[in-house]
Amino acid sequence: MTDVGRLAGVSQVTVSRALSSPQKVSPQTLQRIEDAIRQTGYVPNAVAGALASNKSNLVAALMPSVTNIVYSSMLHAFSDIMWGHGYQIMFSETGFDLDREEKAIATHLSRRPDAMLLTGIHHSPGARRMLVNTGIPVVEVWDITDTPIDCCVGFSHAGAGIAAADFAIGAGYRHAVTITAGDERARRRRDAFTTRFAKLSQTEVPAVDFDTSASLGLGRQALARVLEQGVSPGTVLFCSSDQFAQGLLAEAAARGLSVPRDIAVIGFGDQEFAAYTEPSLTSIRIDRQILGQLAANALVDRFAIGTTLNAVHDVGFELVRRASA
Amino acid sequence: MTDVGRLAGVSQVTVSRALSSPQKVSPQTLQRIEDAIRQTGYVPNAVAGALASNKSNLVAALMPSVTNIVYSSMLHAFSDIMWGHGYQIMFSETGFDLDREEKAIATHLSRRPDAMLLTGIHHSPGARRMLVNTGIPVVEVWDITDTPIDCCVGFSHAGAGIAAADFAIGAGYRHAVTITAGDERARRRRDAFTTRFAKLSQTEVPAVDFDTSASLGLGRQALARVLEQGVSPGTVLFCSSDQFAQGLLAEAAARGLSVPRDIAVIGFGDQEFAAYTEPSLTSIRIDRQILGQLAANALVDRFAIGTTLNAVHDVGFELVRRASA
DNA sequence: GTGAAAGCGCTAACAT
DNA sequence: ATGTTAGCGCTTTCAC
Repeated sequence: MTDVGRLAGVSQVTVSRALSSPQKVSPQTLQRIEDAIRQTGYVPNAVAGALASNKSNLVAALMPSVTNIVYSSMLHAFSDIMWGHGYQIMFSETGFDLDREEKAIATHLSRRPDAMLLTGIHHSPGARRMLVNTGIPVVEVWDITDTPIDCCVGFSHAGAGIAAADFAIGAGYRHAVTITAGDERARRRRDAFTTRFAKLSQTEVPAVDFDTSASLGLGRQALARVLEQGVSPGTVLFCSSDQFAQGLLAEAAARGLSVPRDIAVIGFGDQEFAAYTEPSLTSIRIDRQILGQLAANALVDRFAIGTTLNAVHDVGFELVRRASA
Repeated sequence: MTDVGRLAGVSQVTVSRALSSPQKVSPQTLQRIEDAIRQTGYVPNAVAGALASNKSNLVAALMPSVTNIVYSSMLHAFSDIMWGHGYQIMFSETGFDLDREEKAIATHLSRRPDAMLLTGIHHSPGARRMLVNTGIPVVEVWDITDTPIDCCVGFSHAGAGIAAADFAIGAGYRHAVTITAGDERARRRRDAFTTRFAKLSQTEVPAVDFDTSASLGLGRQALARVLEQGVSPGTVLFCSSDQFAQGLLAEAAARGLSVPRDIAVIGFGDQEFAAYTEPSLTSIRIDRQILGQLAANALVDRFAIGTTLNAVHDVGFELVRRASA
């Protein structure tokens, strides 16, 4: 920057101003500085800038997994808007593990991000403490609570489970089994579903639980397990993910079972393929695009006016009925 | 850090040392410093550290899209390894747009990353210049070239197109149509396929091209377009993505067409669902996990020994034959 | 094993 | 509209 200034015949500060607030520099000077920048191939050092101004224009985004479309589409929408406002994204995967999340938070905080996006509302005490101490804007997504660290944008997982149970009962199913991945939020949906369905149907609701992420292959295994235990005809399977549901459908087809006659299937996430499976998949839809955008906007508002209007934003969900249940 | 030092009765430098090279500090002092850190809730400032040491422990990763599993799984593998080596990831989406990529590169370079991952081997002249000027390690992934900026890990897209054509001819197909998304690498696969297939079959290979990303819905549209133009029985459709292929399959089922008898389908990417579609999908598989890992390792080697052994790493691909072709 | 001094490349505050 | 000065919180270098 000093070099650029020398070449343009001005001081280093003027170069700094030319870059950050060009209107404060006379047009001629600005021109000479721009030329000098081009000649020298000067690349600003945002690290020094961040240190001096105590503003990094960096936002940290933590999520369980990028390979899951459910999170990556949120990240996409979020980063798109943040980028538009001049922020860059540092990201880490936390894999449904609070300890890993705490470590990631600590590391990210050392970079002095201007804000942080966290997936979920449950965090280790240490994580919460660090976040509260630094006082940066934090948005928790994909869930809601009355006591967010700062603000949150999501939906009620218990609500989704209840909605699925009510739908299933309304559709005439009197038996159910849950298929659940190793994810705390999925378990909360399962529990709400099970409680509600059991109450309304007066039957037990067996559970098939995995302690890893959902996948097509596990979905196939799940059906095998369900059939081993024996199912009444007209049982509905409530899955914690469309991945499971797709696997279930594939396995049912392979075994010559008719869906939804022999077994009915409800997915979660309403992924693009849900409309195109055979039979098409009944699922719970969350607008991830909107969710990511609202999360970004919450932070941007927070930067601008110092506080968010609505600390808790429920984006809701929608049960999309198709052919599988 | 000064505060911590005061509390521990040592100078600020000693605290710095205790953090970066504990073995250079006496055990007692270390203990007192650790206590002081805990008491004060001190969080290191990596921004200042990066400025002073000219080492950011930050790696930039640019890719067209995170919502595409093909890229996100690479990112996952890459960031996993980099994180294990103490690096954090700054990421941006570039959306198959070289101008956007150039802007993103410039912005990222201002953060002084220690290395950069780029998707693809084609970049704007400006982007290339900046990268060469800074001289940081750069790994280009998902493609190969004899003239990488620094090093690259990928496979030959032309090779994949040729392999698909050879396979189709070998399987007895004498007519083909290509379905291609708005992606330069997809077009290169298409062109190689078309040239080879046309030569071997002595027929024309019509193209259905889109200028956006592949999706299931577009795949359905693609079949409609293909059928409008009229296809000979036993035509094989070479898709630039499994998404297209899945859409094609869905549309074929909806129209009562038999796959592969009426039309055959070859996908690209071998996504998890490829084995479970009806009929199961013949596709081209790339080991994205390995690809991401090799990219990370190339950078880590570069940090350690200053140069990579193999600047160009061809991870290859595998045509996985299933029922659709 | 520990400390003092210098400086990384910027921005902020104040002066002109 | 431009320059001067100070300093952000570390690491590096050199002393002791």
